[in-house]
Amino acid sequence: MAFWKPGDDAPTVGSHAGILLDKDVHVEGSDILFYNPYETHPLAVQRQRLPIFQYRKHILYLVETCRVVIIVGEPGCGKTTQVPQYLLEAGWADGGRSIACTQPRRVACVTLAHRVAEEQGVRIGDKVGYTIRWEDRTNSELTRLKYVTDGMLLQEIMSDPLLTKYSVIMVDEAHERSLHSDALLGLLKKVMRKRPSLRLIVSSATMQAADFRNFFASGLSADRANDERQVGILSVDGRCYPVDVHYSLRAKADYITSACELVLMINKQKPKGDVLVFLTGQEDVDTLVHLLKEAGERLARHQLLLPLPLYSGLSGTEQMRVFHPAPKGQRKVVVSTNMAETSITIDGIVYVVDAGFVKVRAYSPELGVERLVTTSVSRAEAEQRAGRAGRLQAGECYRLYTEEWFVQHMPPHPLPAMVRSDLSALVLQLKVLGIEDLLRFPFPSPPPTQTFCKSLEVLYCLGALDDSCHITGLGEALASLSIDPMTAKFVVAGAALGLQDEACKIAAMLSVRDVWLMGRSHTDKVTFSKSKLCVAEGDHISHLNVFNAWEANDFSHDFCAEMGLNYKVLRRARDVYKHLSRRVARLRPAALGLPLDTLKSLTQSDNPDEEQLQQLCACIISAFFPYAAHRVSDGSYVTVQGGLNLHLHGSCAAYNDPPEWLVFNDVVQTDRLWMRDCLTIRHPMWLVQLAPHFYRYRSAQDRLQAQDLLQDTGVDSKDTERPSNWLIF
DNA sequence: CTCTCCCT
Repeated sequence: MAFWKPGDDAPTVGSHAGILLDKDVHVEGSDILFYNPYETHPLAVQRQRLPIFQYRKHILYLVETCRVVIIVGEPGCGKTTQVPQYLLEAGWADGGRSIACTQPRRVACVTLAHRVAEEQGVRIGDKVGYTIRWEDRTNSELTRLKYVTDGMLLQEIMSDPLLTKYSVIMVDEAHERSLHSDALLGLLKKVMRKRPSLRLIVSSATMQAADFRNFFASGLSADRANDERQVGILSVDGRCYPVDVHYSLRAKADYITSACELVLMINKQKPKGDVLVFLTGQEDVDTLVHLLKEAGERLARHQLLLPLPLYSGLSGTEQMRVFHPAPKGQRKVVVSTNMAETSITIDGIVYVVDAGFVKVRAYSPELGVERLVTTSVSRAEAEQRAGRAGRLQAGECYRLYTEEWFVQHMPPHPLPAMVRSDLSALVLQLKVLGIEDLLRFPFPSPPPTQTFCKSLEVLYCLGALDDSCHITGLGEALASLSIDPMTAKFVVAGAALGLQDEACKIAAMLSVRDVWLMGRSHTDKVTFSKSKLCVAEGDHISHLNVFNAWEANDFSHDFCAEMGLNYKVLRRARDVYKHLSRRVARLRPAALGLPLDTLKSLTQSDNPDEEQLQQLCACIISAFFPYAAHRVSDGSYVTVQGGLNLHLHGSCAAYNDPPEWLVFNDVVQTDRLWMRDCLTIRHPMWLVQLAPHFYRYRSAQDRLQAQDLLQDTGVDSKDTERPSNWLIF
C-alpha cells in the first residue's frame, strides 16, 4: 500500500472512502506483514501485544484517505503511544514536518514522551520530545513527534496560525472537553480549510464520537458533500477487566456514612484488594478518613484498614502515599475527590465506591463570577470511576445511588468546560488571532451569548478592547503574558510604576492555588505562620510576604514544611514568576495608556516603603475594580456592581479583621458565596479615581462629600463625572 | 470560618 506523505499531492479520494466501517476494511491480526527491524526486541513485542496493533494498517489507511479520523479507543488499548509511532514509521514526519499529540495534562505529556522515546530507542528531546508550559524538551531540527499540552498548542497557533510544521495533529482525550481542546478543535477546523494537506486525529470516548463526526462533517471545505466522506471513525477495544457494578436499593441521605459502612463491609467480606472511594471535596474526604480510622481501631489484626486522603491541596509527599503498597495484612482505602478519576492512576484498586457527586465550575454571566456547585456526576464519569476497579484484574464498583437514578436522571456526559467558564482570556486570545466574529466561530459547543457579552465588557473596561471591540496595544500586551486578563492588567500597571518584580511575584502566587497546606494535621502550623506572614492589606500583599520569606530562606523545602506551606505549589509559583518576569521585561508599559499620573498622585508618601505598598494596592484596584464589594451590617459583603451578597472565605488573610471595602479575585459557592484572594481598599474613592469609566458617585451630595475627602490627595475630581451605569456612595 | 480539577 502506498502511503501519502507530506509534501506529495493529496491522495484522490475514491468512492469507497467514506465513513469507513469494519466491513469495508476488515483487518485480521494475521494479515499483517511488515518489516520491523526491532521485532525481537522486548519493547517491540510489547508494542505488538497492544490491542491497537491489530488496527495499525487500518488506521494508516484511514489517515491516508480521510482528513479527520476519530478513534474511539477504550482505556488501555495503546492509542496514545502507538498511533503517533505508526504515523512516524509510515513517513508522515518525513521532509522536515512533525506530528503533534495533545494532552490535557502536563504529567501525561512528560510520561508519554519518555515511554515513546524508549520504544523508539531514542533520547528524549531528540526525535521524540514534549512541550509543556515552562518546559520545552524538543529540538527544532530533530524532533519529529512531540507530546504537548492542548493549551500550549493553542499558544503555538499565536505565532504560527496555520501550524505549518505539522503534518498530523492528534487531539487526545477530546471527550474530556477541556476548554483548550475545544478551542483547538474549533481553530483546527478553520486551519484545515486553508491547509487541505493537514490531517487531524481526534481520540474520543464512545459516547461523544458521533458529536465529533457531525462537527467535522461540514465546513471542512467548500464542498459539503465531500466533507462527510473526509471523516473516518474507528473503534478499538480496550484491555481492561470486567467490573461488577452494584447499585444502592434506596437513595442514601448521608453518603459519607453509607460509604463508611460499605468500606467496612468490603473489608470484612471481600477478598483482598484495595478500595477507592470517590467523594466531592476536601472536607468530605477528611471526614471519611477520620471515620474509617476510628472504626479501624475496633478491627481484628488480620483485617486492618489503611485510609488515605487524596486531593490537590495535599503536599507532594502526602499524595505519594497513595502509590505505596499497604503493609502486609492491611487494606489500603484511598478516599479521593475526582482527582483519581483521570489525573492519577493507582494500581491495585479492586473495589470502587462512588458517591455519585462532583463539584463543577459554573459560570453565571449575569453575575460575572465563576461558582463551584455540587451536582450529580454524569453516566460517563460514573463509568470512568467504575473502570478504575478493573485495571489489573476483575473488580467491583458500588454506587451509592439507585439504578433508576443512573438511567433516568444522570446526564450522559458532563457539560463541556466551554459553556460553563469565564471566557475573557480565551476571547482576548481569539482577538489576537484576528477572529472578530465570535458568534460564528466554530465551537464544538457554542458558549452562551451572554458569556461573550460579559467577556467583551470586562476586556473593554480593562482597556484591552476599544469602542469598536478591536484589540488595543494594551490588549496585546495583556495577551502576551498568558495569564488571566485582570491579573495581567495589574502586572502591566505595576511594571509601569517600576514594581514589576513585586507584581510578578503576586501574579504568580495568584495563579497557583492553595499556597497553604490543607488537611486537619496542618491547621496549627498554618495558623501560626499566617500570624507571621499575613497582613491587613489582604491576600495579595500577604502572598508577596510569603514569596519573599521563602526566597530569603533559599527557596528551601524545610522552610515550607516548617511554615505549613505547600512546597510543590510554591515551586510552580516560582517558575511562573521567573518566566512572567521575562515576558514583562519585553513590554514598554509606559506607552500603553495607563493612568500613571493618577496612580502616582494617589499614593504619594514620604515613606518609600509605604509609597511602594500603596502603589501596589492601587495597581491591584486599577485591575480588579469590577470586583469591588463593601461590608454591610450583618458582616457579609455586597458587590458594588450587581449587589451580590458575598462572604469572606476562611482562607482570607483579613478574615479576622474584615475591612469595610475590598476587591476580590474570585468566588466559590458552596452553601454561600465565598470571596477568595481579597485586597483591602483603604480609600473607596480610589475606585472612582482609578476606574472613572466604571464607577461614579450616586448623587451630587455624595460627590461633594467625597470631594472633601479627596482634597487631601490633591486629585482633580472632575475626572469622576463621566456617565456610567455603576454607582458607589 | 474554608477551597472539584486542570491549564496558558
